[in-house]
Amino acid sequence: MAEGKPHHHGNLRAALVEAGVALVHRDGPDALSIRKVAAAAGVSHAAPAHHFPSLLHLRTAIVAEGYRRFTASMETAIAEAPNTPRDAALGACLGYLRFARANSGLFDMMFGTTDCIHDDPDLRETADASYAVLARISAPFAGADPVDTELAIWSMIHGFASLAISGNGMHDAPDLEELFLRIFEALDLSAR
Amino acid sequence: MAEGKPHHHGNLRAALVEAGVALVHRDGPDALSIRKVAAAAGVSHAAPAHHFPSLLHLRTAIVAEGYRRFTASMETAIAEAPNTPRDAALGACLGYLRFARANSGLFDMMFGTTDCIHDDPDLRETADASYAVLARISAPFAGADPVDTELAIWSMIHGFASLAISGNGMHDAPDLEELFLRIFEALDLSAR
DNA sequence: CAATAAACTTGACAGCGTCAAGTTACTGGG
DNA sequence: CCCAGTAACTTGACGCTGTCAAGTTTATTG
Repeated sequence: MAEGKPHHHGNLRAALVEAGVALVHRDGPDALSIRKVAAAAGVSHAAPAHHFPSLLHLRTAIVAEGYRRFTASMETAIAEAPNTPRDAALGACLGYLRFARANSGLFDMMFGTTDCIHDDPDLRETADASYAVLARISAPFAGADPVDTELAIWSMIHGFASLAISGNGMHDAPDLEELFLRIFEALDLSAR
Repeated sequence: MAEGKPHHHGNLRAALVEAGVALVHRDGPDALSIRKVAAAAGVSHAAPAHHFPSLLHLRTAIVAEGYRRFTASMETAIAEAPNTPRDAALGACLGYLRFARANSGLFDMMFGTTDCIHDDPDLRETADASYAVLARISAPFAGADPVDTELAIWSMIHGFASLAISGNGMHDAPDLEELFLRIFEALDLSAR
């Protein structure tokens, strides 16, 4: 089978995505370039073209990898929280917030409008997996339409996280997680 | 006085910002380039350098203009709403959402992490003016710390608007404003 | 073992931001 | 009224970028 390494490099595709994630993390989304990730992986500037037809495809793969780590961040925080519906929801939100703060460049790309190909199957799968976590922790509070509750929680934590990393003044708050706990109180959630 | 037109063009700076806003609106933030806005304004590719030392400065000016229109969008929606605290808050949110949907590229730049110089005086002024609208409509619901309420409302509408334009599946909802009305219900707001 | 396909390299092209130097047009002091 | 002086703008160049075309190396497969 094709489980072994490809011809020259040894799974170049994964190396390029890895280098891309590191580059975005270090220097931001705008610093990402095909030629830089190619150099980081030790291949020629045109080698990535065989795995990613365009820069947009590379960005899409990087965003998909971002969603995998994003889901993992939420799952970790949920696992660390007490096993009640409210603590699970709060845990997911804290995992959400921690990921955004620790990976602001990636987070920007994930939720930007033009940084990836939204139809990409791999992206859809990873993004859907993240949404599934949100849907799961929202379920205990669902009303007539579960989507309403999911969107309320998602909007709240996403807005908070986005604002927290966007340099709109709230960046210098002493304890962002503590602040979010108070904000979260404003959500009228009740297990049904 | 210097109220008349400058030497060659006639207020090139404003023309560049205008062309930049149009370009971002048409082709997205990544399509913005100094050379394109220069061409749109009918000047040479290096002319903008006298008004904007770098692309980041141009983007910052475009984002500042975005905040002006953003504030106007909220004020318009507030003015159209009934004169109650709740309707004013809801109106501001609808103005927020309408701006995001009608100017998704600009909105992306405004709340991205790396698209502008956050220290810029003009940007600070316009961004603060937007925040002042949020603070004003939040005031009637303020608890011990007004910031908590401001952030709760801001996070909710910002998250909802961001998600709505980010191609994460909710783009095809039949009536986004109606959906937000239901989401907004989940906020535990009571005039005090 | 030879043919084929895949992975990668080299080279080229236009477009980009930015810097340096030169040119044009307005402004203010004599 | 004219003549510096200065601000606005142009021209040209540099290195970097994404992308395409063609050639070379390597692995697989019949």
